[in-house]
Amino acid sequence: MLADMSLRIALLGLLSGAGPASGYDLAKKFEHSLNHVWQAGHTQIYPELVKMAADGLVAVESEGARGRKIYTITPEGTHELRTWLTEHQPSVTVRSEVALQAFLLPLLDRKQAIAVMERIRAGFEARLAVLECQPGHGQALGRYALELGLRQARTSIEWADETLTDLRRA
Amino acid sequence: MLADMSLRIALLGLLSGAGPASGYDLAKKFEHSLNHVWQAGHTQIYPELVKMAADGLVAVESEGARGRKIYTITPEGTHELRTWLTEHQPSVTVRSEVALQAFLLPLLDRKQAIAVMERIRAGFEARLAVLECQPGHGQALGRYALELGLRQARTSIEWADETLTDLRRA
DNA sequence: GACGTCATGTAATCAGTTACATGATTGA
DNA sequence: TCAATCATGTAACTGATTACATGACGTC
Repeated sequence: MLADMSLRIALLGLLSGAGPASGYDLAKKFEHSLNHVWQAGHTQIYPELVKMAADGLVAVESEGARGRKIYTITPEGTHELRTWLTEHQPSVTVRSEVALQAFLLPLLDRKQAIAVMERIRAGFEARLAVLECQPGHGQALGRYALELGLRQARTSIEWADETLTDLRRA
Repeated sequence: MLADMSLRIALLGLLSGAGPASGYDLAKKFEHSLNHVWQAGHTQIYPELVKMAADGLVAVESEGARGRKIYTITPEGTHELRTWLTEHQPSVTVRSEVALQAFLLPLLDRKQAIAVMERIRAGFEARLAVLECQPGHGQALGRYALELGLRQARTSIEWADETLTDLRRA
Protein backbone atom coordinates (compact mmCIF):
# COMPACT_ATOMS: atom_id res chain seq x y z
CA MET A 1 0.00 0.00 0.00
CA LEU A 2 1.20 3.50 -0.90
CA ALA A 3 1.79 6.19 1.69
CA ASP A 4 -0.48 8.92 0.34
CA MET A 5 -3.71 7.39 -0.87
CA SER A 6 -5.87 10.50 -0.84
CA LEU A 7 -6.22 10.95 -4.60
CA ARG A 8 -7.05 7.28 -5.11
CA ILE A 9 -9.54 7.36 -2.27
CA ALA A 10 -11.23 10.47 -3.64
CA LEU A 11 -11.57 8.79 -7.05
CA LEU A 12 -12.82 5.53 -5.54
CA GLY A 13 -15.28 7.49 -3.42
CA LEU A 14 -16.73 9.29 -6.43
CA LEU A 15 -17.02 6.06 -8.41
CA SER A 16 -18.64 4.37 -5.44
CA GLY A 17 -21.05 7.17 -4.61
CA ALA A 18 -21.99 8.45 -8.04
CA GLY A 19 -21.51 5.35 -10.20
CA PRO A 20 -19.26 4.63 -13.20
CA ALA A 21 -17.59 7.64 -14.78
CA SER A 22 -14.84 8.68 -17.14
CA GLY A 23 -11.65 10.48 -16.13
CA TYR A 24 -13.16 13.59 -17.64
CA ASP A 25 -16.31 13.26 -15.50
CA LEU A 26 -14.22 12.72 -12.40
CA ALA A 27 -12.13 15.81 -13.15
CA LYS A 28 -15.38 17.82 -13.40
CA LYS A 29 -16.54 16.48 -10.05
CA PHE A 30 -13.22 17.51 -8.51
CA GLU A 31 -13.77 21.01 -9.86
CA HIS A 32 -17.31 21.25 -8.57
CA SER A 33 -18.24 19.20 -5.54
CA LEU A 34 -14.79 18.20 -4.22
CA ASN A 35 -12.97 21.50 -4.65
CA HIS A 36 -13.28 22.54 -0.99
CA VAL A 37 -11.93 19.20 0.19
CA TRP A 38 -9.28 18.00 -2.27
CA GLN A 39 -7.87 19.21 -5.57
CA ALA A 40 -6.65 17.42 -8.68
CA GLY A 41 -6.52 18.25 -12.36
CA HIS A 42 -7.02 15.89 -15.27
CA THR A 43 -3.24 15.54 -15.74
CA GLN A 44 -3.08 13.89 -12.35
CA ILE A 45 -6.33 11.95 -12.63
CA TYR A 46 -5.74 10.17 -15.97
CA PRO A 47 -2.43 8.52 -15.06
CA GLU A 48 -3.73 7.66 -11.59
CA LEU A 49 -6.73 5.81 -13.05
CA VAL A 50 -4.37 3.78 -15.23
CA LYS A 51 -2.30 2.84 -12.16
CA MET A 52 -5.43 2.03 -10.19
CA ALA A 53 -6.65 -0.22 -13.01
CA ALA A 54 -3.26 -1.97 -12.95
CA ASP A 55 -3.70 -2.46 -9.19
CA GLY A 56 -7.19 -3.88 -9.74
CA LEU A 57 -9.04 -1.13 -7.86
CA VAL A 58 -11.00 0.06 -10.90
CA ALA A 59 -11.81 -1.41 -14.30
CA VAL A 60 -12.72 0.02 -17.70
CA GLU A 61 -16.38 -0.87 -18.04
CA SER A 62 -16.81 0.37 -21.60
CA GLU A 63 -15.35 2.71 -24.17
CA GLY A 64 -17.80 5.24 -25.52
CA ALA A 65 -17.71 7.92 -28.16
CA ARG A 66 -14.59 10.12 -28.62
CA GLY A 67 -12.40 7.57 -26.89
CA ARG A 68 -14.33 8.03 -23.67
CA LYS A 69 -13.41 5.37 -21.12
CA ILE A 70 -15.89 4.55 -18.40
CA TYR A 71 -14.32 3.32 -15.18
CA THR A 72 -16.09 1.25 -12.52
CA ILE A 73 -14.97 0.49 -9.01
CA THR A 74 -14.07 -3.19 -8.41
CA PRO A 75 -14.75 -5.16 -5.20
CA GLU A 76 -11.06 -4.72 -4.28
CA GLY A 77 -11.47 -0.98 -4.84
CA THR A 78 -14.52 -0.92 -2.57
CA HIS A 79 -12.57 -2.80 0.06
CA GLU A 80 -9.62 -0.38 -0.15
CA LEU A 81 -12.02 2.56 0.20
CA ARG A 82 -13.78 1.12 3.23
CA THR A 83 -10.52 0.20 4.92
CA TRP A 84 -9.13 3.70 4.47
CA LEU A 85 -12.31 5.35 5.75
CA THR A 86 -12.62 3.18 8.82
CA GLU A 87 -8.96 2.64 9.68
CA HIS A 88 -6.85 5.50 8.39
CA GLN A 89 -6.02 8.21 10.90
CA PRO A 90 -6.21 11.38 8.77
CA SER A 91 -3.07 13.48 8.81
CA VAL A 92 -3.45 17.14 9.70
CA THR A 93 -0.84 18.83 7.54
CA VAL A 94 -2.02 22.39 7.08
CA ARG A 95 -0.55 24.59 4.36
CA SER A 96 -2.62 27.74 4.11
CA GLU A 97 -1.39 30.92 2.48
CA VAL A 98 -4.20 32.83 4.17
CA ALA A 99 -3.15 31.61 7.62
CA LEU A 100 0.45 32.47 6.74
CA GLN A 101 -0.54 36.03 5.91
CA ALA A 102 -2.47 36.20 9.17
CA PHE A 103 0.55 34.82 11.03
CA LEU A 104 2.83 37.50 9.62
CA LEU A 105 0.34 40.35 9.93
CA PRO A 106 2.04 41.88 13.01
CA LEU A 107 5.03 42.68 10.79
CA LEU A 108 2.99 45.33 8.97
CA ASP A 109 2.00 48.76 10.20
CA ARG A 110 -1.59 49.36 11.21
CA LYS A 111 -2.83 50.75 7.90
CA GLN A 112 -1.31 48.01 5.77
CA ALA A 113 -2.46 45.31 8.19
CA ILE A 114 -6.03 46.54 7.90
CA ALA A 115 -5.86 46.47 4.10
CA VAL A 116 -4.51 42.90 4.12
CA MET A 117 -7.18 41.76 6.59
CA GLU A 118 -9.90 43.28 4.43
CA ARG A 119 -8.63 41.32 1.45
CA ILE A 120 -8.52 38.14 3.53
CA ARG A 121 -12.07 38.79 4.70
CA ALA A 122 -13.24 39.28 1.12
CA GLY A 123 -11.63 35.94 0.21
CA PHE A 124 -13.57 34.12 2.94
CA GLU A 125 -16.76 35.91 1.90
CA ALA A 126 -16.26 34.75 -1.70
CA ARG A 127 -15.61 31.22 -0.51
CA LEU A 128 -18.78 31.26 1.57
CA ALA A 129 -20.79 32.49 -1.42
CA VAL A 130 -19.45 29.62 -3.56
CA LEU A 131 -20.29 27.04 -0.90
CA GLU A 132 -23.78 28.46 -0.40
CA CYS A 133 -24.52 28.14 -4.12
CA GLN A 134 -23.35 24.55 -4.05
CA PRO A 135 -25.96 21.81 -4.42
CA GLY A 136 -25.46 18.79 -2.22
CA HIS A 137 -27.15 20.09 0.91
CA GLY A 138 -29.53 17.19 0.61
CA GLN A 139 -27.28 15.10 -1.61
CA ALA A 140 -25.75 11.91 -0.28
CA LEU A 141 -22.03 12.41 -0.86
CA GLY A 142 -20.40 15.53 0.44
CA ARG A 143 -23.17 16.96 2.59
CA TYR A 144 -21.27 16.66 5.87
CA ALA A 145 -18.11 18.14 4.35
CA LEU A 146 -20.15 20.99 2.86
CA GLU A 147 -21.66 21.79 6.24
CA LEU A 148 -18.17 21.82 7.78
CA GLY A 149 -16.92 24.14 5.05
CA LEU A 150 -19.83 26.53 5.55
CA ARG A 151 -19.27 26.71 9.29
CA GLN A 152 -15.54 27.26 8.90
CA ALA A 153 -16.12 30.02 6.36
CA ARG A 154 -18.57 31.80 8.68
CA THR A 155 -16.21 31.43 11.63
CA SER A 156 -13.36 32.84 9.54
CA ILE A 157 -15.44 35.88 8.58
CA GLU A 158 -16.28 36.48 12.24
CA TRP A 159 -12.59 36.22 13.10
CA ALA A 160 -11.72 38.68 10.32
CA ASP A 161 -14.34 41.14 11.54
CA GLU A 162 -13.16 41.01 15.13
CA THR A 163 -9.54 41.26 14.08
CA LEU A 164 -10.39 44.30 11.98
CA THR A 165 -12.17 45.91 14.92
CA ASP A 166 -9.11 45.20 17.04
CA LEU A 167 -6.75 46.67 14.45
CA ARG A 168 -8.86 49.80 13.97
CA ARG A 169 -9.11 50.40 17.72
CA ALA A 170 -5.35 50.13 18.29
CA MET B 1 9.97 35.80 -9.08
CA LEU B 2 9.01 32.18 -8.38
CA ALA B 3 5.43 30.96 -8.46
CA ASP B 4 5.21 29.46 -4.98
CA MET B 5 6.94 31.70 -2.50
CA SER B 6 5.30 30.46 0.68
CA LEU B 7 8.31 28.67 2.18
CA ARG B 8 10.58 31.64 1.48
CA ILE B 9 8.03 34.04 2.92
CA ALA B 10 7.63 31.97 6.07
CA LEU B 11 11.42 31.94 6.57
CA LEU B 12 11.73 35.66 5.84
CA GLY B 13 8.87 36.34 8.24
CA LEU B 14 10.51 34.41 11.06
CA LEU B 15 13.85 36.14 10.48
CA SER B 16 12.11 39.50 10.37
CA GLY B 17 9.94 38.95 13.42
CA ALA B 18 12.23 36.99 15.70
CA GLY B 19 15.66 38.15 14.54
CA PRO B 20 18.65 36.28 13.10
CA ALA B 21 18.54 32.50 13.36
CA SER B 22 20.12 29.32 12.06
CA GLY B 23 18.40 26.81 9.80
CA TYR B 24 18.10 24.58 12.83
CA ASP B 25 16.35 27.32 14.84
CA LEU B 26 14.00 28.01 11.95
CA ALA B 27 13.13 24.32 11.65
CA LYS B 28 12.26 24.32 15.39
CA LYS B 29 10.03 27.34 14.92
CA PHE B 30 8.24 25.57 12.08
CA GLU B 31 7.61 22.64 14.41
CA HIS B 32 6.31 24.78 17.23
CA SER B 33 4.71 28.08 16.31
CA LEU B 34 4.14 27.65 12.58
CA ASN B 35 2.88 24.07 12.51
CA HIS B 36 -0.81 25.03 12.25
CA VAL B 37 -0.10 27.38 9.33
CA TRP B 38 2.69 25.90 7.20
CA GLN B 39 4.95 22.86 7.36
CA ALA B 40 8.55 22.28 6.40
CA GLY B 41 11.31 20.03 7.64
CA HIS B 42 15.02 20.81 7.85
CA THR B 43 15.65 18.97 4.56
CA GLN B 44 13.59 21.57 2.80
CA ILE B 45 14.74 24.54 4.86
CA TYR B 46 18.53 24.15 4.52
CA PRO B 47 18.65 24.12 0.70
CA GLU B 48 16.06 26.91 0.53
CA LEU B 49 18.19 29.18 2.74
CA VAL B 50 21.14 28.58 0.41
CA LYS B 51 19.02 29.58 -2.61
CA MET B 52 17.67 32.60 -0.77
CA ALA B 53 21.21 33.70 0.09
CA ALA B 54 22.12 33.33 -3.60
CA ASP B 55 19.12 35.54 -4.44
CA GLY B 56 20.21 38.13 -1.88
CA LEU B 57 17.17 37.78 0.39
CA VAL B 58 19.15 36.55 3.40
CA ALA B 59 22.81 36.61 4.39
CA VAL B 60 25.01 34.54 6.70
CA GLU B 61 25.69 36.89 9.55
CA SER B 62 28.11 34.66 11.41
CA GLU B 63 29.19 31.07 11.84
CA GLY B 64 29.01 29.79 15.40
CA ALA B 65 29.97 26.59 17.17
CA ARG B 66 29.32 23.19 15.54
CA GLY B 67 29.13 24.75 12.08
CA ARG B 68 26.08 26.74 13.11
CA LYS B 69 25.24 29.38 10.49
CA ILE B 70 23.25 32.42 11.56
CA TYR B 71 21.12 33.94 8.81
CA THR B 72 19.84 37.51 8.74
CA ILE B 73 17.22 39.03 6.50
CA THR B 74 18.57 41.60 4.01
CA PRO B 75 16.80 44.81 2.91
CA GLU B 76 15.86 43.01 -0.34
CA GLY B 77 14.44 40.18 1.73
CA THR B 78 12.38 42.62 3.78
CA HIS B 79 11.09 44.19 0.59
CA GLU B 80 10.12 40.78 -0.87
CA LEU B 81 8.28 39.93 2.34
CA ARG B 82 6.35 43.20 2.45
CA THR B 83 5.42 42.97 -1.21
CA TRP B 84 4.10 39.45 -0.81
CA LEU B 85 2.09 40.36 2.28
CA THR B 86 0.51 43.45 0.81
CA GLU B 87 0.11 42.38 -2.82
CA HIS B 88 -0.17 38.63 -3.07
CA GLN B 89 -3.69 37.26 -3.30
CA PRO B 90 -3.45 34.08 -1.22
CA SER B 91 -4.50 30.92 -3.06
CA VAL B 92 -7.13 28.77 -1.39
CA THR B 93 -6.13 25.25 -2.35
CA VAL B 94 -7.54 22.96 0.31
CA ARG B 95 -6.24 19.43 0.73
CA SER B 96 -7.64 17.99 3.91
CA GLU B 97 -7.80 14.28 4.65
CA VAL B 98 -10.27 14.97 7.44
CA ALA B 99 -12.62 16.83 5.08
CA LEU B 100 -12.22 14.00 2.58
CA GLN B 101 -13.31 11.46 5.18
CA ALA B 102 -16.26 13.68 6.05
CA PHE B 103 -17.12 14.00 2.36
CA LEU B 104 -17.20 10.23 1.90
CA LEU B 105 -18.94 9.47 5.20
CA PRO B 106 -22.35 8.79 3.57
CA LEU B 107 -20.78 5.72 1.91
CA LEU B 108 -20.57 3.98 5.29
CA ASP B 109 -23.37 2.44 7.29
CA ARG B 110 -24.61 4.22 10.38
CA LYS B 111 -22.48 2.39 12.92
CA GLN B 112 -19.24 2.79 11.01
CA ALA B 113 -19.99 6.42 10.19
CA ILE B 114 -20.44 7.16 13.90
CA ALA B 115 -17.10 5.51 14.73
CA VAL B 116 -15.31 7.53 12.04
CA MET B 117 -16.91 10.78 13.19
CA GLU B 118 -15.87 10.08 16.76
CA ARG B 119 -12.28 9.66 15.62
CA ILE B 120 -12.48 12.87 13.61
CA ARG B 121 -13.89 14.67 16.64
CA ALA B 122 -11.05 13.37 18.82
CA GLY B 123 -8.56 14.67 16.26
CA PHE B 124 -10.04 18.18 16.43
CA GLU B 125 -10.08 18.00 20.22
CA ALA B 126 -6.38 17.08 20.25
CA ARG B 127 -5.62 19.91 17.88
CA LEU B 128 -7.49 22.37 20.06
CA ALA B 129 -5.56 21.18 23.12
CA VAL B 130 -2.25 21.74 21.31
CA LEU B 131 -3.26 25.23 20.22
CA GLU B 132 -4.47 26.13 23.71
CA CYS B 133 -1.11 25.16 25.21
CA GLN B 134 0.67 27.29 22.64
CA PRO B 135 2.29 30.50 23.81
CA GLY B 136 1.92 33.46 21.49
CA HIS B 137 -1.46 34.65 22.70
CA GLY B 138 0.21 37.89 23.60
CA GLN B 139 3.22 37.39 21.35
CA ALA B 140 3.71 39.60 18.31
CA LEU B 141 4.05 37.12 15.48
CA GLY B 142 1.36 34.50 15.02
CA ARG B 143 -1.26 35.73 17.47
CA TYR B 144 -3.91 36.41 14.80
CA ALA B 145 -3.28 33.06 13.12
CA LEU B 146 -3.47 31.30 16.49
CA GLU B 147 -6.81 32.92 17.24
CA LEU B 148 -8.11 31.79 13.82
CA GLY B 149 -6.88 28.25 14.47
CA LEU B 150 -8.57 28.14 17.87
CA ARG B 151 -11.89 29.31 16.46
CA GLN B 152 -11.76 26.87 13.59
CA ALA B 153 -10.97 24.00 15.94
CA ARG B 154 -13.91 24.89 18.21
CA THR B 155 -16.24 25.24 15.21
CA SER B 156 -15.09 21.85 13.93
CA ILE B 157 -15.83 20.21 17.27
CA GLU B 158 -19.33 21.73 17.28
CA TRP B 159 -19.85 20.44 13.75
CA ALA B 160 -18.67 16.98 14.79
CA ASP B 161 -21.02 16.96 17.77
CA GLU B 162 -24.03 17.99 15.75
CA THR B 163 -23.18 15.53 13.01
CA LEU B 164 -22.90 12.78 15.60
CA THR B 165 -26.30 13.72 17.04
CA ASP B 166 -27.72 13.61 13.53
CA LEU B 167 -26.16 10.21 12.80
CA ARG B 168 -27.37 8.72 16.09
CA ARG B 169 -30.93 9.99 15.57
CA ALA B 170 -31.25 8.55 12.05
C1' DG C 1 32.72 5.96 26.64
C1' DA C 2 27.87 6.16 25.57
C1' DC C 3 23.74 8.81 24.83
C1' DG C 4 21.16 12.75 23.62
C1' DT C 5 20.82 16.93 21.38
C1' DC C 6 22.77 20.29 18.26
C1' DA C 7 23.72 21.14 13.52
C1' DT C 8 24.26 20.47 8.69
C1' DG C 9 23.64 18.43 4.56
C1' DT C 10 22.55 15.01 0.08
C1' DA C 11 19.86 11.64 -2.77
C1' DA C 12 15.90 9.33 -4.10
C1' DT C 13 11.32 9.47 -4.54
C1' DC C 14 6.61 11.01 -4.63
C1' DA C 15 2.90 14.42 -5.33
C1' DG C 16 1.23 18.15 -7.86
C1' DT C 17 1.36 21.94 -11.47
C1' DT C 18 2.17 23.89 -15.97
C1' DA C 19 2.84 23.56 -20.63
C1' DC C 20 2.29 21.04 -24.63
C1' DA C 21 -0.21 18.06 -27.93
C1' DT C 22 -3.96 15.72 -30.35
C1' DG C 23 -8.34 14.71 -32.15
C1' DA C 24 -13.74 14.04 -32.10
C1' DT C 25 -18.29 16.13 -31.77
C1' DT C 26 -21.77 19.72 -31.43
C1' DG C 27 -24.02 23.88 -32.44
C1' DA C 28 -24.08 28.64 -34.21
C1' DT D 1 -16.57 26.62 -41.25
C1' DC D 2 -15.45 28.23 -36.94
C1' DA D 3 -15.55 28.03 -31.99
C1' DA D 4 -16.61 25.68 -27.86
C1' DT D 5 -16.67 21.69 -25.41
C1' DC D 6 -15.61 16.85 -24.96
C1' DA D 7 -11.93 13.68 -24.14
C1' DT D 8 -7.42 11.84 -23.60
C1' DG D 9 -2.84 11.94 -22.83
C1' DT D 10 2.75 13.13 -22.15
C1' DA D 11 6.85 15.80 -20.52
C1' DA D 12 9.16 18.94 -17.76
C1' DC D 13 9.43 20.96 -13.63
C1' DT D 14 8.67 22.37 -8.78
C1' DG D 15 7.50 21.34 -4.03
C1' DA D 16 7.69 18.15 -0.25
C1' DT D 17 8.84 13.74 2.15
C1' DT D 18 11.78 9.91 3.47
C1' DA D 19 15.93 7.83 4.05
C1' DC D 20 20.65 8.26 4.48
C1' DA D 21 24.95 10.33 6.25
C1' DT D 22 28.16 12.96 9.09
C1' DG D 23 30.17 15.14 12.91
C1' DA D 24 30.51 18.38 17.20
C1' DC D 25 29.38 19.20 22.03
C1' DG D 26 27.68 18.32 26.77
C1' DT D 27 26.74 15.34 30.58
C1' DC D 28 26.19 11.13 33.06
